[in-house]
Amino acid sequence: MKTRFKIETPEFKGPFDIELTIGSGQTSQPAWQKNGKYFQELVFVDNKPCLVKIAHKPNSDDPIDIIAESKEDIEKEHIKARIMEIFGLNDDLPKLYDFLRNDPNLEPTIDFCKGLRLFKANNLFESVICSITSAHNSIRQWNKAINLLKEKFGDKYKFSSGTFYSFPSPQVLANAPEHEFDEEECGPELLKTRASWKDLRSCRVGYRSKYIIKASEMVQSEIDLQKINQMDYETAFDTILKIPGVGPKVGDCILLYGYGFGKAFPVDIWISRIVAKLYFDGKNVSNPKMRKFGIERFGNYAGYTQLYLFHYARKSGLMKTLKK
DNA sequence: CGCCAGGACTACT
DNA sequence: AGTAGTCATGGC
Repeated sequence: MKTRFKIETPEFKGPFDIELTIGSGQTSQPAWQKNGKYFQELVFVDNKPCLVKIAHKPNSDDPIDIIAESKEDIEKEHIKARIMEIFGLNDDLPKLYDFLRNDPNLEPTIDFCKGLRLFKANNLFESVICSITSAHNSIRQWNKAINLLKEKFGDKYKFSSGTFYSFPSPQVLANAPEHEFDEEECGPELLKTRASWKDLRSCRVGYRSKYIIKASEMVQSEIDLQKINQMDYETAFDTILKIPGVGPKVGDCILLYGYGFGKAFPVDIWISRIVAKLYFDGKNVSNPKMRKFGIERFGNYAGYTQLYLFHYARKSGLMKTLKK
């Protein structure tokens, strides 16, 4: 079936900039593929594969334009609900902006990030592996690596506008070879020509391949990702940190983008720099203290505050001066 | 060549 | 509880 429908502006509150949201480097899932004015990706609705195309004139009153394509019939309302969830369209941005305006340090981020929303994960496991792979990696390289993982280990789905791959299951990644062939065995030339070998290292995840395998094993046994949904934030944090490759920053990313814990405040190098400048007079503050500060000061808006500060710090040019 | 990328882990005090 | 060294890989 192929359906086309719209999400009208009264159905979501405040501005929406889809290109900014998709391209802001949120580690829930790679950026959606751009095709003309549409962004497109394979999404699972009611466990059925569905190609979603979405377009919207940034920060306008125009409705959001959506085309959905699937073999099996899927209820339109279910597709809409998934899209609303993935792009944070249930979040009340005017209310967030009222909150940000209350703090002179945060007020400048509003105009700069207008329409930026949380970009939520397609599934919990994907958010775990995506966030693990993002650690000590560039956003570009991280995007490439995840797309390689999907191509080599995911399931293939063909649609009229292209071929897409699902994110691989924990079973598949747990059994993926780490490095079937290395340079010592077959030499650099053969390694190049055989770039499609199905091992994790060929996905360019580097030393994180060990974490990916162990994490995939763990979510099949001792850790039930679904169960974390019902935990309070701090218990969820302690639980997710048991997964190898998941430290405080990655854990908070999973809790924010995967589970939607609004309190999560991922502290990375950029947040550390800008929060130190804005709230600690430029002094060095440890990451745990920084995290505690964010949670206590920003409460349920901590996640969005972090998102806005992160984007502001990176793109405004403000940080060049103090990037010692 | 060296340095950095939305850090985590290990091995130390 | 806090602190250096190390970890693949690619871009600049």
